[in-house]
Amino acid sequence: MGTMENLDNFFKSAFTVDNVIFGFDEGDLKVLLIKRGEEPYEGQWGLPGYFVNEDEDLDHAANRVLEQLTGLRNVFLEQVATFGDVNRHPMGRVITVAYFSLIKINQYTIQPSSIAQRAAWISIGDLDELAFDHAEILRACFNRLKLLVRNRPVGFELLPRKFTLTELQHLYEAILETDLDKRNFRKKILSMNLLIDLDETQEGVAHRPARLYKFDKEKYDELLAEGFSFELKESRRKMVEHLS
Amino acid sequence: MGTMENLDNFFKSAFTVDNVIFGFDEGDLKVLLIKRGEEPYEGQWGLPGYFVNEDEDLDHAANRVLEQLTGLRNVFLEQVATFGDVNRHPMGRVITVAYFSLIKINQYTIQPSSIAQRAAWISIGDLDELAFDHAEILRACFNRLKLLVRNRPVGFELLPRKFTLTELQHLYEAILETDLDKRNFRKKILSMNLLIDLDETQEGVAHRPARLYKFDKEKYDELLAEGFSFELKESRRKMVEHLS
DNA sequence: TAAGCTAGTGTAAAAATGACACTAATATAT
DNA sequence: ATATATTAGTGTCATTTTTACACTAGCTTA
Repeated sequence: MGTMENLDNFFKSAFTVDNVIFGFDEGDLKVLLIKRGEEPYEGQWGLPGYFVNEDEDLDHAANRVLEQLTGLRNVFLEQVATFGDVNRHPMGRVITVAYFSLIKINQYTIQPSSIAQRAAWISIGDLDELAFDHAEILRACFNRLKLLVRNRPVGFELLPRKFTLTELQHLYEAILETDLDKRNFRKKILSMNLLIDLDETQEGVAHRPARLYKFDKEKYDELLAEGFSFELKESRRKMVEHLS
Repeated sequence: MGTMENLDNFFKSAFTVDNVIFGFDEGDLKVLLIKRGEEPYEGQWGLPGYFVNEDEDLDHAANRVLEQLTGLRNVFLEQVATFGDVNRHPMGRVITVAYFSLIKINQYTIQPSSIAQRAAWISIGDLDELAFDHAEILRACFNRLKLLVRNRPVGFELLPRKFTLTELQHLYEAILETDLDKRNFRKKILSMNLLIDLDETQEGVAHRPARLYKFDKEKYDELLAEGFSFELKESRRKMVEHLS
């Protein structure tokens, strides 16, 4: 790897972080995208991202992108993969480290920065072409989220603090792209004892109001400490129960 | 992300790939490490890695490291994570993309390159301190391997083409760091119908010779195409069956 | 007070997992 | 040739987990 003297002799590349910011709203999994205001790919949708500074750790840069865009700090953020194909950027070699974050969409407030002005939440299902290799990056992050959601209770990061079991189920269905059986889902999720029943119900809905729950983080941390693994693996619901 | 003109204005960093090369031998999971011949960390063990060239994709660089060290091409290689803390390298900013590869250790032949001369297979269990943040990188790769081995039949990449069920079990035990029950393991692995019984047996062993199997790649590809998921999740064997 | 809508609940069959002990086949030593 | 040492190979039953499936409860609005 060379001696102390000659780091300068090696090729150096610009590098960025790109952040796939997931949110959940109206039963849909969404991503926060930016309509590009300049070349290359002007006018196309792309992932929010920035160049990384000289004195900045990668995670820090990813958090910076997130905060400038959403005003949010201390949210779930995970590195997924690095994309560095020689020709991925038309301006020259730019290597990018892809992150994804999960935010409670109701906490999102539009920021006054110029980039935030051009941001929009797009449903995962409505995605079209994206700038650069961002479609590939987004797919990688979505796949990672799918994997993660089965092994860690990260779903709660996407819901408001209080939520109903139906909302939780819809979230899992959106991420896993499948239908789940209501009774089996509830049985399973409740048997983990990670939800606290708040003894409150929804208000202002035109039907029987649902009970509200919150995630029991303390309990989860305890269980983690003693080597517990959150596992969710219900498979696709096979048939319609009742046709009337 | 800037306009066409100003890519030069952004900070640039050196990039390396580091490769955690796993092999399996004598019932032990091993990693190919290099005793460093120069500063920094001279004399310490570290991961094999190289700087990425200007006209080189990241995967290509990782494959190059592997080939120069082992003479092997077209082996299993997967990107795991990127490490870019500001101070991870004493010579300056060096961001490294970590890969791991799985090789059949019996195909490994020592190469005449200077780096290969200082290489050695070290058992996962015997690992001491490593140069840079390589211990952290190795741990990340090992964890990824653990995860992967439960969801994809990658174990076969580490075994010779023909293997016994006991060898396969020992491999899984080494990766998962647990003991498995012989009968249950065999039942499960055979029920997947991904092994071809070669109708041959071991030779030259001082005990009843075991049957040899090979992995049925064609069958696996078929199953994958129709949405099959390799799943292995036997948990730790609880008790000793018989003490005599 | 009826209609519309979502919440909430239990059971039984099937499948997967986990625990567990002895016989079979070979090489080597006596 | 016989005994010894060593690993291969095999089946069953109890328990747990998963799956399929349909109706009543409680609220709002017309």
